Amino acid sequence: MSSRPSARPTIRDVAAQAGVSRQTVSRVINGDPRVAASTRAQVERVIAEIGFRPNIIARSMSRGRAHTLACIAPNLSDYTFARIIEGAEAEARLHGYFLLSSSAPDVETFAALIDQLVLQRRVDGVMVINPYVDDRYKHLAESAPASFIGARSRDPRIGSVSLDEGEAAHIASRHLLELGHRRIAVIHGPLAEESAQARLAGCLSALREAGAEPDLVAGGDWSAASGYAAMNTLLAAGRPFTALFAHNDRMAIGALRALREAGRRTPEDVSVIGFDDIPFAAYSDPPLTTMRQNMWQIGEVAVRQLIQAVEQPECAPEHLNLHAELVVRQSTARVTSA
Amino acid sequence: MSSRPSARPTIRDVAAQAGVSRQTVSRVINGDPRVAASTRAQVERVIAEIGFRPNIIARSMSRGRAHTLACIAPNLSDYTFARIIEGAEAEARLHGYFLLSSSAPDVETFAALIDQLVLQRRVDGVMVINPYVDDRYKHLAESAPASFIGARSRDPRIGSVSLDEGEAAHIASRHLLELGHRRIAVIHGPLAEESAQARLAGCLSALREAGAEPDLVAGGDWSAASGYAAMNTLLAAGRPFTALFAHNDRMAIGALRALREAGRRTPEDVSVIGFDDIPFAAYSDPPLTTMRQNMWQIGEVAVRQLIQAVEQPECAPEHLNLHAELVVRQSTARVTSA
DNA sequence: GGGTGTCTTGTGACCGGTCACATAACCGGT
DNA sequence: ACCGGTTATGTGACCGGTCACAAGACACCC
Repeated sequence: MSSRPSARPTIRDVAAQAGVSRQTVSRVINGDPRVAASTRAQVERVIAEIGFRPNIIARSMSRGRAHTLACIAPNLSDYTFARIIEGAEAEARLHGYFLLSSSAPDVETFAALIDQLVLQRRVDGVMVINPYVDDRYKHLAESAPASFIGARSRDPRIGSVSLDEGEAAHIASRHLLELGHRRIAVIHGPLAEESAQARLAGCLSALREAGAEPDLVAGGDWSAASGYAAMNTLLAAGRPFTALFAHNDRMAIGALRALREAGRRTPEDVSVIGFDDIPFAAYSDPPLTTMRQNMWQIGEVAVRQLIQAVEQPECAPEHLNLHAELVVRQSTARVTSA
Repeated sequence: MSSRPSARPTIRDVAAQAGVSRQTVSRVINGDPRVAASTRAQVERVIAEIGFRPNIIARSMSRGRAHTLACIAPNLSDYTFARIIEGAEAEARLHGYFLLSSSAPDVETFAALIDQLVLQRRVDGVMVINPYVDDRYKHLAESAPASFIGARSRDPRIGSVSLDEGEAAHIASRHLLELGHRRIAVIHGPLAEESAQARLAGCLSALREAGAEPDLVAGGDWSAASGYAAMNTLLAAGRPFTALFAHNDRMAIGALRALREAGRRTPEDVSVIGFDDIPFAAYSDPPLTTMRQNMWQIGEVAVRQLIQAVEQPECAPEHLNLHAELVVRQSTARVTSA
């Protein structure tokens, strides 16, 4: 029938076979109600018969929308990021979008990605995890709808989703204080990141409120190795402490190992609380008390925001703050001696 | 100048401004050498001036290629999968492709994804992690170039990358045997998966070769919780063993916890070896001896294979087998008593 | 001067959908 | 019979690039 023998059938092939116009076929595949039931049945029969599937790229072309979103994270294998992406991907698909996730370890890569994804119109919008590390947010400009994750956006046109870090850090600190701890060590994340700053601020304010002096503070880079090193530094300082608040679980687990090696028992000698509730938190020795944040939900919400920004640009973007939840396991206990 | 005031400039706008034809602009942006140097300079000036960026979707449209690949995994947050995807994404970008990663927990989702991604031509090819769980491979048919990860493809037209699981399991088992262990328990993964089967086969053959009787075997679903449960089952069976080979690190870590709770010390009473070398393996208590597999590389190689299948369909697909490496930490030791 | 070759550039059609608009058919009301 | 309104369908242009092909300019050669 058609000129091309084995090529994929197009909307025109269907139209010819069914004896209708292209537009009618287009209406059928788009569920337009303005098609007679008999015509629709006929067209659907032909579609099934010749195995026609609409070409999404052509549709994107004429509709001027890629139906694809991007998520740019510093990397894709960190559990926190991976969960956010997983949630985002599921939610995007629910709304008929696809999600292209890319890792941008540095600003240069980030800028290149924005060019290829956004300026070259491969995606309709972009979600950025940790936009304020290394000034990457500057490369966004007015290029496309965006949504930030992990830091409240300073640009009024860009929505954001983040955890109420201050509140969460406050809750974690109060947990230790309520167990009677007063000499509390802290291992925080890189202060270039908003979330690290906010966690530290929330934590210090809680300690000060309770009259505890936060004089044992060390920093890490979120990795277990850095938590291990930070704990060794704290131990070497020689000042006594009965509890530790590590600002993520991986550093907490590294610290746990350093404590073990130094002969300090957890929680008998030192209580430890982490942050995130990664799957291994429940399997560390001892199982880790931590602040659970719902990463999946963060991804979900960010996608919804982004889709709104894409489809209803006139709507003012929102800034959402989610809440973390205390999960008490066995790494924290009431302080024993004074 | 142009009719649309603030719309994004197109190739025609550039052509008009530069006083050349569309085709010449097209040649410039594609680096075609058949353009006079002066013309090229002029066109490039206009491009920079009006901030023209080619629309990738339009290009995909006329070239009939999406310049995008997909990777479908059971989920996106498992460290193993996330690393594969991370490696694949980086390699894809190096070759001018983008990677769309999606999670398909079941066959129905998988089939729907194949329809949307492949049949509707959003991507040029698809990488499938664990294609032989629940018959998902059946939905691929001739639809598009594909490349399998984690299982050797049974379809001659499809390439694959996998670990030499048998060899790796053999090496791990021999490590325990060489330490003098004879009563070795095994916790394997779901036998619906090829890799689990192959690991178990390699492990059992090594044990038999050494005359050790593999009579303590339990199964898990790769999760730490399942490793914990499996170890409790093994302990409840009451038969003595001095070593455990858990077929991934997460189950090993779960088992470690069960052993600890049962008062068995690692490695003094029971040596434990895992598989994968996830980041936490180095921070478990004790640090876990394990088989390291290079997930990133697997993703990289799979993308290269896929791109070849897309660009040179006439080339015969390959089946690659990568090798795992033994990493000795502190969870395995020479057997103490007989 | 005419033929042949290379280099550079331009034209019209096309990829596979969708949009805006036109047209035809049918209904009831007066 | 005429009008307005609704429903069903078709037409040509268009999205923004690329392809195949044509054609002008110039040099070289006999």
